[in-house]
Amino acid sequence: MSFSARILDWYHDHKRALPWRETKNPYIIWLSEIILQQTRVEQGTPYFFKFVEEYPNVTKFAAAEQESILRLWQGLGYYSRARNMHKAAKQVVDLYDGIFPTHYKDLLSLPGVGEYTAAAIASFAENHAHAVLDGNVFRVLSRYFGIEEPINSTAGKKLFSKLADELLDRVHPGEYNQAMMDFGAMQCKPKNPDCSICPLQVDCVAYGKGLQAELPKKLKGKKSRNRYFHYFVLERDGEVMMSQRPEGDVWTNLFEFPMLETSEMQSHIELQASAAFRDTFGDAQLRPIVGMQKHVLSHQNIYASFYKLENIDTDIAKNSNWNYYLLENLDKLAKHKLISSFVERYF
DNA sequence: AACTCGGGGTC
DNA sequence: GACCCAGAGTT
Repeated sequence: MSFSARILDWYHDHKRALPWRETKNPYIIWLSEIILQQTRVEQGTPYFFKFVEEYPNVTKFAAAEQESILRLWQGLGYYSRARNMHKAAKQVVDLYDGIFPTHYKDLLSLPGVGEYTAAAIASFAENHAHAVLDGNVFRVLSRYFGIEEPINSTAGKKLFSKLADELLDRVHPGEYNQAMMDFGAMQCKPKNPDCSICPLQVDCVAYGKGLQAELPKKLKGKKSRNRYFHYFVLERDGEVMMSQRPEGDVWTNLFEFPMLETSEMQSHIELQASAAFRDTFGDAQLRPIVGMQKHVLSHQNIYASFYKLENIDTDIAKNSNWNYYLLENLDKLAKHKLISSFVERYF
């Protein structure tokens, strides 16, 4: 039996019932694919339902305020996905008359749609013959063929891409693509794959050599850097000061409290005496309310402290992009995890 | 080719 | 603590 026949056979018995598999609507498939980028199915599923309900078609998505989209995206991470989705939706309305494209090249031209997502939408919606290449497929191919070339090297990407295309079932591309991903997610798992009951066992190079734990190979990235964020809670009769993150850094456009960043750890005494603090807040009094907590991101460790600020100059907001918001309206603002969990606990 | 962009789960 | 997740965009 051929490779693809075995994969499809396995899929027939083990297929996951996922909500976005019940449609051929490319817009709905697009929603699910963007949400699931670098995101587990269990984490993304509730967001998928929220987005389908709030934006049932691409026209409504395009007409939405970006603030609303970001707010609905809150907590999912990689927020550029949400901003790119808004751009892509507008592009579909403007360039494709609101008809969501299904051809690979058209899909690739949409912001936030790369090779994986374009292949997924094209094959799932209309059975176009493009092989998907995600973390699952990399792992399955690397182990089955015993490929030691790192999956994130340039040579590796080329090699695996060619291989994936050669193996693609040209008669059932959509189903085959789904099957490969389910197989990687459920059977050929990163840790402790179930090789004893694997239909590919006899021909799997990694199994034969006992290399399952070594493959796939991956080039290691840079280590995380440490950053120290100091958040200031400025409250006045039912309102609190909020600020928006700048572009070019983590959490672009999301709301948070006014803050100062230091490159080293600092006590609240040192902070209060620092030039940076006095430049902005003058003689205001700093009172710690939540001690330093570590927030881990992909490429940085953020150590965040929260302080209450008292006796501040009433004109402090004049020269900045800060604004007071009613506490009851905080829920409407898109906030990153550090701030949303603080707001839940504190207010 | 290297870096950056989140948050959460698993081992 | 290290690695991974239905990756993509920028430099």
